[in-house]
Amino acid sequence: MRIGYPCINRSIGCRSDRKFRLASFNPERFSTTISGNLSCLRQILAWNVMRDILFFRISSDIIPFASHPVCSVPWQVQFSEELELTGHYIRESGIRISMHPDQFILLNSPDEQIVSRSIDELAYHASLLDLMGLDTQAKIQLHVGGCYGDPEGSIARFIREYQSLDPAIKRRLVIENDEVRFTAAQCLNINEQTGIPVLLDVFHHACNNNGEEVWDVLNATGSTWGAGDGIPMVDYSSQHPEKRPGGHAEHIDLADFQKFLEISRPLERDIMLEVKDKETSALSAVSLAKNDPRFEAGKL
DNA sequence: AATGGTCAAGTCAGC
DNA sequence: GCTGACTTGACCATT
Repeated sequence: MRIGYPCINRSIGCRSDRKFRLASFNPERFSTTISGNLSCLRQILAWNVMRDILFFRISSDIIPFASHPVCSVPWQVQFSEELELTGHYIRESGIRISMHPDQFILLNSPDEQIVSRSIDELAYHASLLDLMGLDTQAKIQLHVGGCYGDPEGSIARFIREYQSLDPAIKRRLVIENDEVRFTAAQCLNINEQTGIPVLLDVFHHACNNNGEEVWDVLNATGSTWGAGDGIPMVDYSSQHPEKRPGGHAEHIDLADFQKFLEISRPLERDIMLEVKDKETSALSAVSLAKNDPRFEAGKL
């Protein structure tokens, strides 16, 4: 069991998701930004390892505009050595990596242009992880997509598109339940037809479910992860008191997290904390989880 | 240096 | 029809 947080560390003072306006794109700006992002990523990972945070989500913006037609720079070549070195550090330190393409990436859109651009973006994510030399335990998590007024038809479109994806994408892709459209049960249904692993978002499941017990759905989704997929990942967060239902809290609710650790026994999960204060909550969660025999601490 | 409008991409709910 | 939320404020022209 590892604990992690997504994309941003607010304590260090650098960012690995710096970007710029499309209108400002030029090769120099592009390369300088990537250099800065990669350098910050290494700082964040080292900061995390020292604190037994061994799970991290890399921002999709680490290579800005990577899948955009404007991007003519061969960043895969230019940064291959640097990416390989970062990947080496990740492997040596026992860090688990995930990525989460944003809401524009839709494999099940009825608009084939949107699907085509989405596949390009997924290919970028997969190639980044490949260039770091990470095995198939490094995952790209995606929601099923839109409903378009016809959830069943939209699931069928997802399955069709998934089946024709490049194996380089397929071997890393996992689907995640969301808080309004597709439930964990529907994701499990897609798994039965495709074999794609299901990443459970525990909080979104609490918002959108068919009354299943948490342990049961944790167990069922976990069973969709094969040997090469690694320990099943879950997203964990809690309700923001003022925001709409489904809105992520500012800080981790430690009492609720403790309860989750108890409920989930004896299952092994890598836990991504989706809370606004990022590494601060991760540190609290780690200190709590250290009492749990499942917790995996750093080797350093 | 500070301000405020605007930013690659899509969907959907709520006004 | 427009705005805001989504995992998240930062960039940049103008003053």
